[in-house]
Amino acid sequence: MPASRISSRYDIEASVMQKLRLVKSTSRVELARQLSIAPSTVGIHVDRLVELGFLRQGLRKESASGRPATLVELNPEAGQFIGIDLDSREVHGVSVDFAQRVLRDRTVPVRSNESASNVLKMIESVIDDVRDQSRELLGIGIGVPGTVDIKQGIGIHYQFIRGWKNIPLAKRLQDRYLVPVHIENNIRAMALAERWFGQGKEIANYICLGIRSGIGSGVILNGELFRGSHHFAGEIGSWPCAIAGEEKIASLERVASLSAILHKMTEGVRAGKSTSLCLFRGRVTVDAMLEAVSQNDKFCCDILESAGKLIGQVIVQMALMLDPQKIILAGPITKTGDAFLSPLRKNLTNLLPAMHAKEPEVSYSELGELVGALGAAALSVHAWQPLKKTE
Amino acid sequence: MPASRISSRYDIEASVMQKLRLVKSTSRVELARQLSIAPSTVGIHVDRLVELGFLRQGLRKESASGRPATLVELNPEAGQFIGIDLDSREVHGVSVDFAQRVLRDRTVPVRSNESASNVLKMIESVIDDVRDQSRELLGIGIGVPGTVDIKQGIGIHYQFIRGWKNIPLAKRLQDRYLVPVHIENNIRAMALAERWFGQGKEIANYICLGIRSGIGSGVILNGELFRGSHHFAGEIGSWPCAIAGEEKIASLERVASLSAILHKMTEGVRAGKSTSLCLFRGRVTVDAMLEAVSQNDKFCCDILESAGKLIGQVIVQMALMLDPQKIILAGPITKTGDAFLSPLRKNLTNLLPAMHAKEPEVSYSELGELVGALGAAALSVHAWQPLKKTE
DNA sequence: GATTATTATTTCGGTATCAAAATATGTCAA
DNA sequence: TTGACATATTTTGATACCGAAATAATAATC
Repeated sequence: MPASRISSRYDIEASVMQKLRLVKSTSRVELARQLSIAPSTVGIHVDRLVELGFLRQGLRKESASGRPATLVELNPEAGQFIGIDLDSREVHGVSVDFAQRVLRDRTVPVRSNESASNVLKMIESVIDDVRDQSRELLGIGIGVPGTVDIKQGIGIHYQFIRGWKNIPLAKRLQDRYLVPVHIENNIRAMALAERWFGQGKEIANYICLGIRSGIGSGVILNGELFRGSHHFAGEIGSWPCAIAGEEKIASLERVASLSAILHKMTEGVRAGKSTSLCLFRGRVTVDAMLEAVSQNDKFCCDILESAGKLIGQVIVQMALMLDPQKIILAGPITKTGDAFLSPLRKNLTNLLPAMHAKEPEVSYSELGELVGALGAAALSVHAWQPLKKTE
Repeated sequence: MPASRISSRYDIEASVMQKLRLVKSTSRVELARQLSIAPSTVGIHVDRLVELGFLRQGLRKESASGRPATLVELNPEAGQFIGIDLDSREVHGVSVDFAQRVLRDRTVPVRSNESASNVLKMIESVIDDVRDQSRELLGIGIGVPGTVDIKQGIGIHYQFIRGWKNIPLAKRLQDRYLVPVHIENNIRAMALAERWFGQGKEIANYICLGIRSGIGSGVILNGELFRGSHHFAGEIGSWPCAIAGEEKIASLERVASLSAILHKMTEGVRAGKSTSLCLFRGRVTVDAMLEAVSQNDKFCCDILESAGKLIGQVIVQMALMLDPQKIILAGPITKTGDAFLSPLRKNLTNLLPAMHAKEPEVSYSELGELVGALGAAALSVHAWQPLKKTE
């Protein structure tokens, strides 16, 4: 009786590629074990993929005994992918080779109140910049803020870019570069980046929580990005928060997003609170905040503490709902270190009953500013198939 | 080139059975379409299952044109399954035939402060009662309150039954009845019941919210029960709720569970509030509450309204997180009708921003008191395989 | 009543995968 | 040096599933 089969030939080859992206290099037998496929079958496909140039055979692995394994790995030269991360303030771009190592990256600031059509041109210019002409371009992925229609490849709406409404992003870039273009909400792209390169590598269930101008999250369940029934899963910006002692129910974004925090600090400075914070063009900037935090400024740390506590509470709620192993925080606020993280963790431990939940690990993303762009690139890598037969 | 294969032979037969449980009866061709399998393949397996006695061929379907389909359906006589729903107050049991129609059911009250070992004996007695001696017993499913270890088949802990700690439920029943025994948390069992018999039949993502002594939920994502990393997903009883205007953060269960509501009513009556509610043995009972609601008692309705509003807010949070199509409410509180449901829905609409979410439908479960037991039975049906080859 | 159209089911040859056996390639110990 | 062992890979034969063609069973049409 045969064991369970994964799927058709092309799915097997896709899963071989996928596994190799995670583990760098292995033997055929090990692949067979990991994918629950017969070694003979793996052999057939690996041979074919080597012949097509997508894989290459490495050195033999030294082993204690027995015939040494022939290691196979991705062939970096097989092509490149490009990922773009779009934001109201910056466009990040990266190109990665076929083994998903970064080739080039570029970041371009977006002027405030820039129009959608100019932003589009900037995206194209960033793509042209990071593209490596010596390698074949295989795909482009774009992480877009706000709501998106991933099937149609349309940016539906984003309030912080003027005129960003129903932008047929995928079609436009597809026509220009003649390769598959995939788009996704940018927080979800970050969650995917963690899956491929970061802390989500070995974890089946986690939530990537992005705190920037707004607040959003990417939810990975059973190792897959979960999008929900209408692609709204994880859009927690308007999460209702009853603040203890206050009458009205506020939305999470209005209380704990980066902009809300900076706004509160700005108001405090203007009201003459005792603080080392200073204004730049009438506002507290991220850098000013970080500077004040590094000096242990009490006013500043208090605000971060209350935001951290609130996020901690929200994480408790998420944890009760989904029982994830980990929560990964992303965004500039991660640079504030413990000023934000320790009150968050403290409140998490406080509110989560040990009897009905296991406390998820909470950590900052370590992928840096390129998270989103890397995730977008991963998106197109993920979608790429070894061979689409033209029939 | 072959299209995608689902899996091994036994998986195909299992999925044929599964489909037939949902659609009652269809043709081979229709099965092939629904399961994305070649008609020839379906034929082979259906023939085999008919031969084994698990399926039977029904009448021919009248059709507008073409050869009429030969309908196949489950053979109800092929065996029976038993489901038990356990609670601090009652033990429900049902037996269902192979087509999952109820054969018999029985409900036995549990005395308060009953010991775990007596409850176990009651379970066995209920099983003996509902069992149909003329059919082969194929499996038993148990819905257990509190935390469970579904792999080991152990009831880990439940506070409302004395001594309910690390009960090796599955092993004990397996030894006695010599059939596979599966256990699951009882709210999850309800969610499965909705999937099989109720409003979750055609819906991929929904949450079944059980409001009884405590509050828990069963989460169905992509058509499958989601359990989380440590089997705690959906255990939302201790969901932190900041009540607007109050200083302390309370747990959901302490504010909006059935026991919390009855407790609040009892206190009101004792404090001499103007109400038609009456005490029974010093407490407001469920029946007393229902009676008062039917008379539109203001004090009573106000309490239900505030509980409903709070649950509404929690549903908003769930909806933002998971984007489900539906929320199904279960438990005695569903008998209060609009007194609970309309404030809930109103708050839901109020708090959920149209831009970032689609409002899930909210409804009461229609499966009655047997939900849990039916779900437990469904659990064992689900786990049952057409043929476990003895090799 | 015969023919055509239409849909369901079965037959049949091809192929992807499996399991098991055979082969390859190393280490280790005598 | 040689044989014993261990593990990786390939070969080989069996089989589950597919797709296409053949066959079956009905209604509609002439």
